Amino acid sequence: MFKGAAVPEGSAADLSTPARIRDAAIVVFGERGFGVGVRAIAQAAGVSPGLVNHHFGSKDGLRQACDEHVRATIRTVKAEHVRHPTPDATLRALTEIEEYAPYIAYLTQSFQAGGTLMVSMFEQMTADVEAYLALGVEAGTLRAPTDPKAMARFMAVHNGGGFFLFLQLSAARNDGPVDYRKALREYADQMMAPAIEIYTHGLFTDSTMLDTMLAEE
Amino acid sequence: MFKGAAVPEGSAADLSTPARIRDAAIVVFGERGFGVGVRAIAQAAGVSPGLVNHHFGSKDGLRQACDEHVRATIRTVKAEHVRHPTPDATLRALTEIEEYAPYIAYLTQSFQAGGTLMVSMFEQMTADVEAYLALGVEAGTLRAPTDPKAMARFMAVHNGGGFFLFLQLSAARNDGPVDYRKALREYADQMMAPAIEIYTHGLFTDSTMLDTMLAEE
DNA sequence: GTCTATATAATGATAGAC
DNA sequence: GTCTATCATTATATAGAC
Repeated sequence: MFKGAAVPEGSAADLSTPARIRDAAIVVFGERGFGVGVRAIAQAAGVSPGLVNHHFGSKDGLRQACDEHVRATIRTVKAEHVRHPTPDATLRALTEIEEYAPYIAYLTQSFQAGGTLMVSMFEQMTADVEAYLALGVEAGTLRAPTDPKAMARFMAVHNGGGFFLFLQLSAARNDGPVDYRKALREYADQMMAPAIEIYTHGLFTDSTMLDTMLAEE
Repeated sequence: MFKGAAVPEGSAADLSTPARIRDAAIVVFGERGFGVGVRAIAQAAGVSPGLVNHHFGSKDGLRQACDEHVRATIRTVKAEHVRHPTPDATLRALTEIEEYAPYIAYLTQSFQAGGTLMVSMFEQMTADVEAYLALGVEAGTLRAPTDPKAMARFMAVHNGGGFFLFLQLSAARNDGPVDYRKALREYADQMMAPAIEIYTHGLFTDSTMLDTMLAEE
């Protein structure tokens, strides 16, 4: 029924050849970046290099198919695993579920390379944060931001950018493929405490900065 | 003869050929990423492709020379233009001074590609934030963080990652080279207000999250 | 559908003339 | 120092056999 959202792991035999190639491409692109050759992808998929272009037309067509599939997978993960909106709920769900590790790797590469997937992911994150803020304000746990949309953009940019920078730093320090679940755990260990501190009390001792800013409007 | 990419002012006449090649490489790498060929750099420098490798040994040697020069430039900018430590003072100085625009572009590419320059830049940013926090606490304008080093890391990761993600989003939306001073202005326009709000009041209405966290220790 | 073989282009690097 | 010419490699993409 929902074959389109099937997971790659363990179902190599079940999928059509184009789908197997696409899934292999997501893994290889995620591990080695988009500069990797078609040959490496063909080898990972267990097919000949010519067959890749036969099914996807070109390397760019293959990448678009990968982008689209990752997008669809994220939608599925979000729908099935994210009950309460949190700024990073979708990302955490993706990272914590082992089978989705290739998608996090692919996403990280997409953020590094730039492109439409990065932009649409960011817009989705912004929308998620906005929903999270609205619910929190309604529930009384969050202070109402002066400009909810601007606050959502700020949080999406800084949390998203911070998370991916953290992953890049992890990748740069240990050479070799990144263990994303381990990296997420480290991110939580190191960043959660300062984040809660900031989001509870702020950092300034008084409100002169804020007052000045509001007075200028 | 070759007007493909502008080289920093005055360097064409004054500098030695290796320095001119290196400066051209910083511009071209910054505009088009590290996947660009040696030929494009040679053309931008107005020399033959063979001469590039004659002076730098290899493309990787050239990139290392660029990395080192950007590192040195950042040190200079910091020493000459940054009086008061701010989390983003060095970055702002680099961005605001027109002739340093290629360095911001190169840095952005380095952050995307990952590598030693990204790591050392991040470590410098972390140290800067830590100094900023210490001075602010001493002056009474900043609340003392529970763990100053952890707070500095958090702020460096999120401000740095957020800034570079913002630049990447700008680059992804308008195709073509990014106007970094314009992007910095947009970043300030969109992000300063929410940042001040967060850093003044936080976002949570009470301190249960923080209390829970502190109680767990 | 799938493969092997190949066309075409671009790459990093080098050799040798001047 | 600097250039031209060329090497060997690799890339994407395609053609044709099965």
